[in-house]
Amino acid sequence: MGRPPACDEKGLKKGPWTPEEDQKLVHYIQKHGHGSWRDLPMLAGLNRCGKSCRLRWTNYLKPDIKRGKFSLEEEQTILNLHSVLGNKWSAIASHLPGRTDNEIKNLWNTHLKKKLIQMGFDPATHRPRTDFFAALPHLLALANLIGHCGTGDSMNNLFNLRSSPSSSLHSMNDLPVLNSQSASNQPLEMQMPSSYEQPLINNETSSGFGFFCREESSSPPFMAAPALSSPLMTDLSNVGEESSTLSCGGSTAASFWPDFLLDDPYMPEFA
DNA sequence: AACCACTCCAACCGCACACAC
DNA sequence: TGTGTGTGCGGTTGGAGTGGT
Repeated sequence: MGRPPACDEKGLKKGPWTPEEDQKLVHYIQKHGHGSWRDLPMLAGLNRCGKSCRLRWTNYLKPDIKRGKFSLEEEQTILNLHSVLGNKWSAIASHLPGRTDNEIKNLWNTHLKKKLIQMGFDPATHRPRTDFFAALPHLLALANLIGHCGTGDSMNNLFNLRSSPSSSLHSMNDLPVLNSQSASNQPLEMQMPSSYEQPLINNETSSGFGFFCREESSSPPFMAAPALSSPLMTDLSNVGEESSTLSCGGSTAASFWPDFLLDDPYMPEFA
């Protein structure tokens, strides 16, 4: 015989908490500790089930809870941890002081997941999705990026995409390479790997899926991609800062961020 | 001003696990 | 070992808020 659900008792209040209820709960816990959550509502004079009280306390009323917008660093931590831990929200929350698993879960479901999907990443695996249509946003962002390199029509540039003969990615150099327009006004040439399989260099870091923009010359490639295009990177804030100082074809790095990211309130601001 | 679509997040639900007996 | 209980966790929902038309 199974245990009846904790909150199915008749007459117990559900829904939003009133300030009076909050006050009762906080006052009781500060004085006695929560003890048995099942007994707490009666002892505290609340017409709620214990589960509801626990949730209210752990997600909202606990004094050490940090409210407000997530910082970029916190987002990066979440992305990094999620790539390793998956949907283990409580485990992720344990690395973010003052943040609750519920809050992190909400951020993920309403924001970070969509962002990864928009960029052509599978939010479950943090790897680029392999089907063409899933990668289309990524390609469009890339086309937009080309446009900022001084070529003009982004869509025309998209048709310059071609598949590399190489079968898979093996290193940073195998990532999509964008050869920016040279000083001699040669047309852009972009090489895309035939496979979007993202290599994991080790358990903690990845080459990511950043775009690299380089001159036709032998100068080394430099990062021109949005930080979040490489969710497994361990320190995305540094990438962002580095990018903000770079330029390609006369554009500042800020202009390389796809529009849907620039519109995003969570994106860092460029001076 | 009214309506609609969409986003965000607090709260709920059900399952799983640990533990006591 | 089986059962009941308490708690934690992850998925989902519903309503308030917001922006667009």
